[in-house]
Amino acid sequence: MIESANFQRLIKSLPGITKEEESVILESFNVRQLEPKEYFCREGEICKQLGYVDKGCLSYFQVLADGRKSIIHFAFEDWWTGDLESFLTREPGHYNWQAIEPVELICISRSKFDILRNEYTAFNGLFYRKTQTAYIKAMAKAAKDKSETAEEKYLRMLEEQPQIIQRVPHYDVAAYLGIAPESLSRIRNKLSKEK
Amino acid sequence: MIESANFQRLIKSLPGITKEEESVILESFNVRQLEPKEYFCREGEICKQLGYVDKGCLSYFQVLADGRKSIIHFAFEDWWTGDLESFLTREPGHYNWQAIEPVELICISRSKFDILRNEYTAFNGLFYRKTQTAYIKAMAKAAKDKSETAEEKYLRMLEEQPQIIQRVPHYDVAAYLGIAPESLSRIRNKLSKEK
DNA sequence: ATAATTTCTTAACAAATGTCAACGACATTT
DNA sequence: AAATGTCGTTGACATTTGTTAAGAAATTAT
Repeated sequence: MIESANFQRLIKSLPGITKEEESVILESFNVRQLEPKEYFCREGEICKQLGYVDKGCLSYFQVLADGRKSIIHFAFEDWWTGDLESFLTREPGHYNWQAIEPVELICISRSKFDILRNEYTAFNGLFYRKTQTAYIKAMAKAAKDKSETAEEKYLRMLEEQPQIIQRVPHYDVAAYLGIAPESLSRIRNKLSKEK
Repeated sequence: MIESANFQRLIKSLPGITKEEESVILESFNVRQLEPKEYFCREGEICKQLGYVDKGCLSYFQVLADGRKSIIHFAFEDWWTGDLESFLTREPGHYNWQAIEPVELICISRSKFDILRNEYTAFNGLFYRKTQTAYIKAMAKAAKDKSETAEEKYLRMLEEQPQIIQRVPHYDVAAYLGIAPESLSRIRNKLSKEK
């Protein structure tokens, strides 16, 4: 049985959910631990699970033609992980999820996921709302990313997700901002002198 | 009654749909025409309709703090338009949809949209699949945008959406690529000499 | 057709960012 | 403790992109 207080609270909060449904849902998930650098899923493989982050953080990235990483985002506590496209299509995916810190994930397989989605409206709704919100946020982020300098992107990151710079190595932060690690150093250096 | 062949085909293609459902759905939509530069929806206002593009093209953009446009994408035939967040929350939105060419939209109001979603599983499914696909594509685009030079972004745009450079003014193309119009000119000039 | 306006291009220069190389701080291994 | 490797920083330099200004080209209005 899942012990995570955050996850239990999330399931309890689903609109119109009964005690029984709640426990069926909780029993459909299993816990998985990852060491730093370990992968939750890899490009080229079929993503067989979705995972709720109970502890730790991970990076979500693609390896581009020239070999460099492009980090799409980081997941901390209370985020969901997994390659949605691959998970839904059951075809090999194009993305990687890799642990940065030691991670505890609360996972569900595709078959159990389908059962919950078909039988529990509330669970289905949770999933769709997540996708919808994620899409809306992704649009907003894309609009800003497009017309900001590296420094502006860095400052916005500090404001919106202060935990990133605390918990993620700087070369990954640079790959997330889409700049060279040296540029990140320069920006940080400049900002520290301005203060 | 909606005359658009494309739209009718889209509705007909919904899985498990009956003749009656089909006509109820078609009757829930109405046609709206826009002149170039006319807005379908504006930031600060509540987006009251979603629209299917039957003819023409529009830009989807945000006006940033410094007054410049950041174009998120363009919609051509067979795309959907509207500020999803505002439409769903019924709160003032942050985005604009503006016609570039003369446009014919096939529109639905929120109240009729809700009815269709509640009563027709197939319609509901259409909407969710669209959101899901859009989200997955947005992630893929964000990953590439992040680590490409202006020239690479331009070349990818030519490959993936050749109609953009044909139908959209160059200053809007530049706002879409996140570069200055002068940089776009330079890139085009350079590429034309290389060939 | 002419004038007015908008859009696109070009050039010169400034600013931002990437690249390459070197170095020091820190942690891990031996 | 020494050796090794990783990570973050710094500096010099090259490249890319933004900015400003001007003018050409295309479009629209008169």
